[in-house]
Amino acid sequence: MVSTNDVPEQLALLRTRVRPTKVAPTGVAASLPVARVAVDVPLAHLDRPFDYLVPEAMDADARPGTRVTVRFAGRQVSGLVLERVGASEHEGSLGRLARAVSPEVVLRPDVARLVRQVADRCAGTFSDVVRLAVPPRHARVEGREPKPSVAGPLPPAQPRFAEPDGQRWVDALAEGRPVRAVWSAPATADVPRTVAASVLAVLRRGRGAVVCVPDAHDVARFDTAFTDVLGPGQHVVLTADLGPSARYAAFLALARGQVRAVVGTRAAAFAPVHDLGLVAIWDDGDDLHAEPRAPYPHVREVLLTRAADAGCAALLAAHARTCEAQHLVDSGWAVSIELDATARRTAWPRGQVGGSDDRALARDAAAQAARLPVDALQVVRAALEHGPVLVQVPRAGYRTALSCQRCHEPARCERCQGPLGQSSPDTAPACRWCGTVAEQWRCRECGGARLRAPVVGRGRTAEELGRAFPSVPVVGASGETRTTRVDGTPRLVVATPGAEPHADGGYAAALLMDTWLLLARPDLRTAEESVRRWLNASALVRPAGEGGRVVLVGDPADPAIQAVVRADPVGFARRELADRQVAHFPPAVRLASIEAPLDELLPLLDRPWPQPCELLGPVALPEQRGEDAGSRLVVRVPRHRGPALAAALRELQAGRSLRKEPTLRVRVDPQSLSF
DNA sequence: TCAATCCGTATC
DNA sequence: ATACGGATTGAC
Repeated sequence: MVSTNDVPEQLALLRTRVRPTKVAPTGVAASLPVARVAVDVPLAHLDRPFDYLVPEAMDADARPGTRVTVRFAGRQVSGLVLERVGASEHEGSLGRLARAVSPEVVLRPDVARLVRQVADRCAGTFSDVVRLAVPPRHARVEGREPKPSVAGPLPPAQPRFAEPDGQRWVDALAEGRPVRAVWSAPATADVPRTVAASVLAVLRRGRGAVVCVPDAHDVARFDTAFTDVLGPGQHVVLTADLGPSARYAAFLALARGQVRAVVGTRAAAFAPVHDLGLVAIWDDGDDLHAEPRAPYPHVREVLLTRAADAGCAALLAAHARTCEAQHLVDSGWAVSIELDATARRTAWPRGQVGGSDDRALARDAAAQAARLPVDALQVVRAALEHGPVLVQVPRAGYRTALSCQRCHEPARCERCQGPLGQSSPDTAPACRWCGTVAEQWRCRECGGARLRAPVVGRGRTAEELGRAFPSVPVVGASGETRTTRVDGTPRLVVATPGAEPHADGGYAAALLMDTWLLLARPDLRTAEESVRRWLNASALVRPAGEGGRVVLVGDPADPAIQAVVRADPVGFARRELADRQVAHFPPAVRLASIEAPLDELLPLLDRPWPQPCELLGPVALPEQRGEDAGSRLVVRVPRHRGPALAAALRELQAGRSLRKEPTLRVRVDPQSLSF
């Protein structure tokens, strides 16, 4: 009904009596006088185009894809022209466009289609999704003379993939075939340059490419590699943190067809690239790819939708492999590019599990100081002879709750019963909810007065390792204080997942601490996410042939830990996907989470959901800072019923919006689902 | 009898 | 949302 060029609608249009829409007082455009406009209103029941007459004076500017303002329900709202048609199907009289804001085409028809498809899939509205696709206008940038292009001729294609399957894939790209691949990149791969080589193959055929990476740090790496491989001026960078003017300039360069390739974060997934030939995503398991604003689309799903619609090539590259990526391989939609077990042993550092002999801990003073298993400590000690060592710890302050030294009961705030934590060694323990400092704490269970930290943040680990290795410099890196590179001299680099600096020549070893803490998170993706973080850290270490080692401190029998020791992301993804099939979780099924106060959820149990369907809950969500966080209802249907579920959810939201009830927080196949 | 107010409905 | 219309209510 809303898609811009579907055939039944065209026929319906022919059937409608084409009445020369009541001749307006002053002239309307002679040809295609009706503009179908997507108006910027957030109401779910108004999520469809509205028709307006195009005044003659706006005929040239108000083309499909341009910004306009219109009078809607009595007020001025901004909108985007979806298409121009000869006549309206609307029974009543039409209003006229109030203003053609700019002749710039900011919403190409293919992107408009994509926005609609994404909104449909996520049970959201066009106006919510189009905000992600079209950045705010910056008139100064629009008026500015475009920078003269510095782009030279494209260099010849470069072989890049080490894997034979990978080279076959990029050769097929170079022939212009819409091939799709999931690549499990080994530690030895130069990922940015390999992706750049794929983009080059596509650009050489005169087509465009969209590449999405999780964060600004990755954007910088890929940007450098793209300039190296493609030459200057062949691509733009597009991220939200460029600032309004630079972001709009990059967006316009693509929209005007001056540049055909883009690398960026979430903001780039909808980029207006002409003649799209390739979409690519790096590390699709990173939760930064999940949009935090309604309707919470995931970059991977946006790009896959785009690839299907454009009939173009697609690449999902990552060290680890998500269940969703493995599902694409199993269903035959994409080919897998991976190394066999023998090749992996040389392409990744050698992995082992530390901590198997805890009794040795008591005898080694240094190990005791660092609270580290002896075998792990020995690997670190030996590796420090040859270069820097990466120590990965769970996020600083992450779940750092204190407990009673004697009985291990979690320590609670005397005032509000919140968990006690300690952000640095010199600050007093305080409540994580209300901030009350615990001056004279006593355990409520056993009366003990001493606190222990079962979880150790980055700060404390750095301090303890410094004591264990007094002669070696210790540097820290976390999200806020980000070091991007360290040189190849021996040092300890303590970092949280995702914030690990790259080391020149690679780390001699990585020590992955407190693995049980990551694995203890009560979430759907706990194991997958743990493997992803550990493999990403391992990828920064020299391969086994150059002496690279990875030590995980944890349970050797855990499949997630084994997957990292064997550097086997594909085997792990297969196993995890099989588990999800058994447990009925995405991507084996389609699932929606609905969050609201309990009394809003209860009536939903009686709704006519698409069958077959399973309702889970509602269950109360864990309270946040002592406040009630409402409840959650989960609706689960077979995968092929996904569209019906999304349609039912949109209808639900439309009805609520019509009755002026608040919209529910609905997420389709949410990135994270705690239980 | 008229205005103030409430509710329902459409928004092109 | 916001604007409008029709029904409803209450005061003169």
